[in-house]
Amino acid sequence: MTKRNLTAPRKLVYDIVLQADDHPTAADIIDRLKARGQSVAYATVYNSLRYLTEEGLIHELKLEGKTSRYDGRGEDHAHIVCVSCGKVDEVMTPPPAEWLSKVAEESGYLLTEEQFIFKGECPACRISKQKN
Amino acid sequence: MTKRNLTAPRKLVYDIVLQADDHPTAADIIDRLKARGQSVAYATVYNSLRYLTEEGLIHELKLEGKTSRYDGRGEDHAHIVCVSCGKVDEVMTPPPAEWLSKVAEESGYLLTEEQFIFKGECPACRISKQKN
DNA sequence: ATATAAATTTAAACTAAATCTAAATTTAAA
DNA sequence: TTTAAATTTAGATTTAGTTTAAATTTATAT
Repeated sequence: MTKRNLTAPRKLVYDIVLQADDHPTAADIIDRLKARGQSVAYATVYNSLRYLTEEGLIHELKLEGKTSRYDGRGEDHAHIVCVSCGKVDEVMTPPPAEWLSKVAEESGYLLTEEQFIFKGECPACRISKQKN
Repeated sequence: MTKRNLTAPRKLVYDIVLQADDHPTAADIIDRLKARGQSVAYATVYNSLRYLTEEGLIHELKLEGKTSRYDGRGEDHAHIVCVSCGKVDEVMTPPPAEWLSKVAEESGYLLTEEQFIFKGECPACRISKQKN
């Protein structure tokens, strides 16, 4: 039968995402693998990212631009993007459970995942804008 | 000087998005314009969608796949995507204001926009899965 | 009204991200 | 150990969206 597995190349990709303190794109991951002297084919990186996302080991983020970013942080959490400098921060305050259950009830869906993206101006950009 | 404007082609694109009861992609919009016999260049549709999004007249949704979808509904609202059939529904129960202000406080950001995407299994898919 | 300068539209070329293909390799488990 | 399925690979291909440069339209100052 054979089972889908966390194979060696997938593990290499997973490690890069886990160790990143940003939200790397596929291209970023390829660069970082190369910098470590680890050889993983282009298509395999994409395959691995899809696998890891489907397994729930990492999360795919669709923020600005057309390229997906990836997040290896364990706890589910929201993100906040600065519309001015593009910085992405984690949001650790979780959404009220009561809202989630209300949404589940309203929609009739069995909820499996949430992706919350806030946009706004980060503290640094707010300050630098005041100066101008 | 000249001002950015809701020009004729932009209005045509806007009308398509406003009248859609789904969440059309750029390609969908081009098809619907063509079906109406309205000629708008490919690049102009993209230009128009960017313009309309920046003006806040419509909203860009990044759901499954690599193509953006657009939503012309006036009130800001969350979306819920069925992971099984791909259907996209509107979520009308708004997030508690208290959560939003807590996020603003935590992050120090000046919030301008929120994009909330729920994923799960829609009622129809839940039922059809029970049968199997 | 008219001239002028800036913005917008257009068609076509181009770019970049991601997927597909088919052959080679690895892996699981019979 | 064999066999079938899964995975990897390199390269070709697809696709969404952007860029380019010329033509057109538009806003507004005269």
